[in-house]
Amino acid sequence: MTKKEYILEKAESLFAEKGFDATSVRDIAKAAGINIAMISYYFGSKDKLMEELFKMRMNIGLAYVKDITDNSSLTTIGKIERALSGYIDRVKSNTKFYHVILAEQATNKNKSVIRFLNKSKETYATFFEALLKEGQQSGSIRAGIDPIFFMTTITGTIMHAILNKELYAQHYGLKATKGWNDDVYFEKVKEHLQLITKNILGYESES
Amino acid sequence: MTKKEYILEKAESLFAEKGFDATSVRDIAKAAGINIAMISYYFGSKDKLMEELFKMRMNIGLAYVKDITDNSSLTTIGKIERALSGYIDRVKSNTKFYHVILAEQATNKNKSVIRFLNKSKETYATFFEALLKEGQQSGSIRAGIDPIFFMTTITGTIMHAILNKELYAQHYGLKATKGWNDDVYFEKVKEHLQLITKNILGYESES
Amino acid sequence: MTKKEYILEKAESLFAEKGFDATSVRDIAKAAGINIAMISYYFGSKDKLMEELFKMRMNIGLAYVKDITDNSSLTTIGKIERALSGYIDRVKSNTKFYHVILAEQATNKNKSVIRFLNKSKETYATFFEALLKEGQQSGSIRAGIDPIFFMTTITGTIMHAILNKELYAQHYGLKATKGWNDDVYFEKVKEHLQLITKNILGYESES
Amino acid sequence: MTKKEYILEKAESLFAEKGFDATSVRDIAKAAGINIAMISYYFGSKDKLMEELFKMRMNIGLAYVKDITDNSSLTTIGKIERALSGYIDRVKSNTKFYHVILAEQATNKNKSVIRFLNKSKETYATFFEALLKEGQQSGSIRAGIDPIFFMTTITGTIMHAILNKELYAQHYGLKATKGWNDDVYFEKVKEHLQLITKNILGYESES
DNA sequence: CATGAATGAGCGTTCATTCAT
DNA sequence: CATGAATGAACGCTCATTCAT
Repeated sequence: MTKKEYILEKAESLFAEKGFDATSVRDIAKAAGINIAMISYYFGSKDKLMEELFKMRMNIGLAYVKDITDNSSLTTIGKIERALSGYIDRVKSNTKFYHVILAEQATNKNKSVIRFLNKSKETYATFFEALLKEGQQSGSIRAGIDPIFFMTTITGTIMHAILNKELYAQHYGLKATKGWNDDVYFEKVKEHLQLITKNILGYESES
Repeated sequence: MTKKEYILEKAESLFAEKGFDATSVRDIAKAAGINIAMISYYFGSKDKLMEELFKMRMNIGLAYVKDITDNSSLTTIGKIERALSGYIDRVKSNTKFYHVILAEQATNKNKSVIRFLNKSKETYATFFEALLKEGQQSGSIRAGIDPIFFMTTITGTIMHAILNKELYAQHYGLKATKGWNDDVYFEKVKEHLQLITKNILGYESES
Repeated sequence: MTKKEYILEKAESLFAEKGFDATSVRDIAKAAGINIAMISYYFGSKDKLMEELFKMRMNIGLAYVKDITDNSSLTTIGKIERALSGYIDRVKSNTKFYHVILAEQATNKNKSVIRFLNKSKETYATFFEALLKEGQQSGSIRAGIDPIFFMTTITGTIMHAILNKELYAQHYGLKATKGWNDDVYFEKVKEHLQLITKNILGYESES
Repeated sequence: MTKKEYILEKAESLFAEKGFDATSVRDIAKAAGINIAMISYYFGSKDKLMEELFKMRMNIGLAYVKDITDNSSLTTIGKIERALSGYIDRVKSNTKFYHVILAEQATNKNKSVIRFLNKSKETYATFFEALLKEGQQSGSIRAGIDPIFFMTTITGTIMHAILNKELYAQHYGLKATKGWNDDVYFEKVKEHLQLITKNILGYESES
């Protein structure tokens, strides 16, 4: 891992914990064990650091859906299931970053990041639109589902699953339970997501 | 409308646009056409202003679900449909505030607000849990759906519908279309939500 | 007691506790149970309030020394002893105010108060100068003591006795002792002052 | 002199002139010719700046009395005279700081400073107590003088000599006199102090 | 007389960024 | 590459005072 990546990871943690505005470059510098001036040196500005963080993390997701699109051996449903499963896996291993994404969208401040995010969203929208059209034409999934809204439900569920993690554990009294951790939680989220996807799109799982 | 409410509305707009941290009390004072000192005078502090905003807006939603719970003339499905419909209506007429809620959860900073929000969430969780159990026992809805995850999907869909409003219009080329506005959009969101709810819970609508 | 005097007393307490600058007119208004605007109404300004407080309290001391000067039945030493005894008694019953005097001299801010204080000091200086000259000429007290420095020692001792009250109790372990209070302390201060006065001026007490 | 010391000296002057509260960090920054942010940079806060000023100046005095205590070649009276002479010399060359000390005690606000001051006072109290006991046992000084009150008189005289400097010059018409300055004044204060000490403690000077 | 609302200036502090070394 | 010093702007907040009622 390069020094830049190391700084980005430390910044990511702080952004997830306290939000972008509430995280000072001093905080980041201290967390990364470097001098404040180096942030400007490496990234130019705090905003640009955020942009680099986004580009680093989001490209993984974009590459993932491209792989699925290019994979001709999968059925439509197989593609959908793989996309969702991969999405959750990325959220599970990068929860902090997805927290930051959510905050960035909600606070709507760094224009460059917002632009990048919207472009990514459009890629996902096109991806889901193609898949749903494909499935609906072949009759493997139910008609009448808007792909953008479908995506909204999927993304919204996953993002809010991050926000409701504490609520879930609290409500079911799992906090002190042995073996309870984020991985277990996100496995449950994945099951829920697969269940509602089947119900919404009206198919039976292949796996 | 009292002056306090007026200030709260102006603050709400700014929080929705730029986020809490990025909105200065000077911004709020300027937007409301008052002296900065009046913010402290009326609310005590910027944080307390946010708390008042939350209490003002959220109590409406909490009262709404209480009314549904107390209404014995409704079936389980009727209750669920009314809850969702009311939820969307509130989001439609207070989009800015729900934007702020999302940002607050994501940035996780004002502890008093977070505490209030968690308490509200728990109320909603209990509400949905009771409804789903009732429906599952009477056989009117499908078994196997976790109430918290169901709520997560509903809330996540609505919240992300706010974030994806531009994407939707952009993707379908509706931005310049005559008659396209937020009300139309949220009507479509409502339809989507009713559709997926039926599919997820496995019932046919009564209406 | 008039309302103005009541306000002055409350202000005096606060000034003694926290200092003039650190006491806000809001504090004073709250302590006196009146509206903030009334401070301006009654006194014109915070500074003028302070001036009125000074005039009210200091005139008592100035009248006291005038009485002594005018009293032809007292010997020089009798006059000195009466002046010191009266001084301590006033400090004992108005400790808070003398604390304020000290702070005002030390911080040196309110020019009007400083001017008034200097005028008062000059009165005391003239008083002591006359007494010492009288005593030195009649041979009842030792020569070679500068009256201003004598006054400095007397005033300095009393003022610092206020500041060292806690130290005294702490050092001798009197804090928890039953019967220990400010009156007892100032009686001891008075004894000390009478003792050093005799030693400094070289006379034997008449009483 | 380091930059920190330079800032401390400028701050000291302002504190002496106007008091701590009435001196803004902007005042200090302007006086020292630096940006206001540098105050926080160097000291952390305005309060901490004051604490550093106290530690810098007071340690000199504490070291001085320790030297005297450790010096076995001096008689009791020699120690007392040296202590007083050193005290005045320090006040003479650091009048501003002693002005600040007085104001701090009188306004009683910066708790950290007050704590430090009380600790110092206790050290001086113990020092004088030991000296007086030593002298009273050997018979070189008169019995019946309370060490804390003795210290109160010494300190009070010196401190009030600072406050009465103008009065003295004014009263004796020395202001315009050639050769009149603070050094001359404090020499007179020293003589007065030596005189009253001899009278109070009942000894004849050795020098 | 008395109130609550309002004002404008100033407070101590922290920010992202830049400069000189 | 890296540092610590420095900058100017902005932050949330509180101040003494005044105004309209």
